[in-house]
Amino acid sequence: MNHGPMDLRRLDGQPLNWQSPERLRLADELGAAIVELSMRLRRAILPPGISLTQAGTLLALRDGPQRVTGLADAVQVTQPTMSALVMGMERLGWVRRDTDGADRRVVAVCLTRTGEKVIRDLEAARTRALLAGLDTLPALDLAALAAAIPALRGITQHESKAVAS
Amino acid sequence: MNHGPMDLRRLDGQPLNWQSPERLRLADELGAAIVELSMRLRRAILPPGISLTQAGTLLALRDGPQRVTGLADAVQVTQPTMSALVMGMERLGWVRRDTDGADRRVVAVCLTRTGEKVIRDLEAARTRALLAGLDTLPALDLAALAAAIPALRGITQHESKAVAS
DNA sequence: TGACGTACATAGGGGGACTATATATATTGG
DNA sequence: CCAATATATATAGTCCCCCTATGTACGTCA
Repeated sequence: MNHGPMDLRRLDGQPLNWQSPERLRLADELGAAIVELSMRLRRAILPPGISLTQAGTLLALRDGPQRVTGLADAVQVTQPTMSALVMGMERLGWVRRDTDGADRRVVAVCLTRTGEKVIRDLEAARTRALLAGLDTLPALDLAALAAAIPALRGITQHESKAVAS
Repeated sequence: MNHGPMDLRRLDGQPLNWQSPERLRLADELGAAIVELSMRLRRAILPPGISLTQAGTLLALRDGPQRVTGLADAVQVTQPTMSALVMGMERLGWVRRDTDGADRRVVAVCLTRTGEKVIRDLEAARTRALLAGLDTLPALDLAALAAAIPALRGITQHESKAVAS
């Protein structure tokens, strides 16, 4: 339960020795696998005409309206990039730009029905592409993947906290 | 998001149906996790000044020289894109363009020492970024990730076969 | 009220990726 | 053997994404 950065000290009480050598090797192999997956699945996952950043922005809007700067942080692009992106997606009819009543500088970006449908298509394509990839895997591998999902989510949660702080 | 029903205990020699419901759910959640990972780690993993396509091309060259068309297929870009990419990387000193003796149309793209160093830096940055992400995970999650690595590789292997055939 | 800070937009430029097409080199049928 | 075709790569032209630097409108505070 230590939160120190890059702390490689001993994990007391654990039956496995997950310190530097194994940890390093895990990071190495996992990194290779994730990069390979990203590169190979990028085109299969994204429907034509939707960029990765557009997809990320739409997904960031699922939980409710966001201002432009917040979206830029969430998707990890600069604010001008997000401004242009939002304007483009407004032109496509995927989002609406409402003005906040209290502060007239901010624009509240929110999904339209069309945008929600784009998200559904996006997720459907993603699932379809991955189902094809899972097709040849034995049940043991599928179980291993299922068991690893919380850990995979945990990696990104740490990342978002690190970026936010 | 608990995935209790997908755990390992049901799989000893059982014809557990990894058919529609569980399979679909696995693809869905795994897809979400992978997309999230891709988006969040893209900037952390790639050293500044190296694009994802450049990285993929370098990695594809690790196993030996390749012709331009082969690289384009491996990295999943068009041939003109790969031509420009290779010329750019030649200008950077990362690759060399040798002419095949037998067929003077083809160029054999191969890594230079500099290119090999770029790959090492790339992998080091990747591992470093991931190590930071693994930092807060409990040993159980680390074990789950380690166990899932062959399966993760299996997904992409299927993809590459599907593309090739 | 005027100076400063914040939220977003605009301007300009570089790079990546595509389609269509050109060029140079094999390969093949008559 | 030569013209037609096929193959490997390069060039041209365009669009989108993303960046930095800067501008504009609005809020905040002394």
